[in-house]
Amino acid sequence: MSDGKPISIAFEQHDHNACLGKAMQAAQGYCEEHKLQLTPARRKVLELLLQEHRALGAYTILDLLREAGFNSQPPVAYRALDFLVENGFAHRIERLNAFVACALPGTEHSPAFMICRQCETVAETQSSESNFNFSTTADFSGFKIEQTIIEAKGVCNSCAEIEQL
Amino acid sequence: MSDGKPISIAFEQHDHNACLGKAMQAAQGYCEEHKLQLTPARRKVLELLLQEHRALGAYTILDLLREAGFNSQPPVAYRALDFLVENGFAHRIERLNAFVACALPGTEHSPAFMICRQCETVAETQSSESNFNFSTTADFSGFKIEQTIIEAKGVCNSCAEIEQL
DNA sequence: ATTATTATGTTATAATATTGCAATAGGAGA
DNA sequence: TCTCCTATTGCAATATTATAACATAATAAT
Repeated sequence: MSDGKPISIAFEQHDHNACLGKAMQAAQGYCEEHKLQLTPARRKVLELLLQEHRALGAYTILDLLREAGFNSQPPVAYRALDFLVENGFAHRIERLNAFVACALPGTEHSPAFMICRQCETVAETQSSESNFNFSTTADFSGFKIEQTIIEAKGVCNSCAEIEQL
Repeated sequence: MSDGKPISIAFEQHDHNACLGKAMQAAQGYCEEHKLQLTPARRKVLELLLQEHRALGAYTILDLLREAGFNSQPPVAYRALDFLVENGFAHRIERLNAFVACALPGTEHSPAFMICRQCETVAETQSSESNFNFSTTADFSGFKIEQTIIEAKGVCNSCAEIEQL
């Protein structure tokens, strides 16, 4: 379960340009270190995701790629997204069929997401499996957990305030 | 967080006919009590889901409906599934885009699922939100959780054994 | 009986995702 | 450098999942 503050600052004000630049640098470095090819399409998709603290659908990304002069067939987006997800730069948000940049790239972690149903902002937090009873094999001796998806739908403060009116 | 044994007996041997019959009876009763119409299509879809401890996709259900002599256009399946999910007789498994019968119908609960990646059996367990840190507002003062999806992918014992070979 | 509500029939189409194969680029070893 | 091998991209087609829109029918409420 979550053990602390959300990792993501999605619901807070922050210097987003710095936020993006730092993340791209980190991705760059990680790829060099791990001999991964951060090709133009992959880099662009990561940038697009980092520009938002929201999940973007594959076809939204595809449109943005097209605007940026990339080839615009679906596999372009899906392949880039697969790469980003496999290598921990992004997560798939199942309940939205959409993708969000990872808030903790390069780290083994078990993420949990908070999704505002109003503004669709997605914040990532940690659900450290270690102290998460759900994974204690005692509970379900018949099953071995490999990966857990935790997605919470709700409203963020700003949207909640607006709804009060 | 899970607080006990899995509700579902999906990974265990059991008298499945009894299991199904009881559930249908309960659904029947619940609908009468709550003035819900358990129409033929809805009833049939619930039966189909109860016959499996696996999640079924909408189009699989549609095929089965057709075999059973029902109208086979997509809305038939989706409408029935919507009804069953809204009224707590079934759950949607996001990571599979599929549906599974609820193991605790008629009860307010916050389910968690264990999905075998091999045999696709789905077992439901409880993640009682009350003692689930994830929902303590202290952790993320910027968000109010309304509904949480927890889906664990893994392998069940029988499949794990087969993999050992 | 009349009306309102809820459910179904039907057609079409939207949104999401994958397959398969050909072409090309990047990296590793001779 | 050249060649081979693998990873990536281009491209066309198509599969899968889901919804919209509107007409008709069944049921419930008055």
